Amino acid sequence: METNVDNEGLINKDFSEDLAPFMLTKCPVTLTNLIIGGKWKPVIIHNVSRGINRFGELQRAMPGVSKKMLTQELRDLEHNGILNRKIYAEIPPRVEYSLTDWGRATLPILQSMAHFGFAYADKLGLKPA
Amino acid sequence: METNVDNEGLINKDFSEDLAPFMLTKCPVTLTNLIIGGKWKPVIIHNVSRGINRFGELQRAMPGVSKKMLTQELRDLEHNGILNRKIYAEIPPRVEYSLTDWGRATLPILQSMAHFGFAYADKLGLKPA
DNA sequence: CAGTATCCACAATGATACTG
DNA sequence: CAGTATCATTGTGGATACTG
Repeated sequence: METNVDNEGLINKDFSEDLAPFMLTKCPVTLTNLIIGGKWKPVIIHNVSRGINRFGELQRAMPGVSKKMLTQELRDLEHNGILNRKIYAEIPPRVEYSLTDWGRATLPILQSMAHFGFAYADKLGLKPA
Repeated sequence: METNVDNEGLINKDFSEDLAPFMLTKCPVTLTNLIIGGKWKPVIIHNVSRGINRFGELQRAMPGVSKKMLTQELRDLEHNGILNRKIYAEIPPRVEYSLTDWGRATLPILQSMAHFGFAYADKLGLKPA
């Protein structure tokens, strides 16, 4: 609320609270978890990387997510420099999300997660998509 | 729960509830997230892979974690076939955790997370461990 | 040492209604 | 279309005390 130092327009969030777990441990894995962890963030990134980049599309592509959660997670990713948000001044309004360079830098993580998930689903006798 | 033999890789939990988000989406990334996601699981795996494999050691290596959370996360990982738990019938009691084959299969994910975390910490002007 | 058990504060999330 | 705002509910996690 009070102190908002916008240095470069890229990351303008106050991290002193958000990044507390990382500050405590200095563990890079913990930091990554804070940025792209959680229930929906990896799936959002995965979908945006596949070209599913509009709010409604994402919501349909992610069964179970609520508008509120989707909005919130999209904002987090945007504020942390993972996603771009482009607003087209049209009617009806159109918004498109895309990966930033840092967003693309997370894709190897997503890929190894997908690789493991496929194998693990198979182990469980389940069929992934 | 008596002195049960190590049943490596055996999954004896009822997943119908736990895996609901995956059942809904069939997304392998979501599945991986359910197995090794969350605040502490990646760090536990990372530490165990480095030889930090006893309860007390892990607790000291993970500032901020409570006994309750550590126990809970260790149990999840064990039940999902990521960790082995070996109990030595000694006094004082000794328990050692180790990675299963499936646990080792998650290490590429952890590595790419660490790689990203290092770079991202640098971007933030912070020093990782 | 390596946990369990219980209680509870508060954060996280869902449902619903409304808006530019 | 792409969100906000608000309230209700659920869940996560911390503190504390106890145990084989």
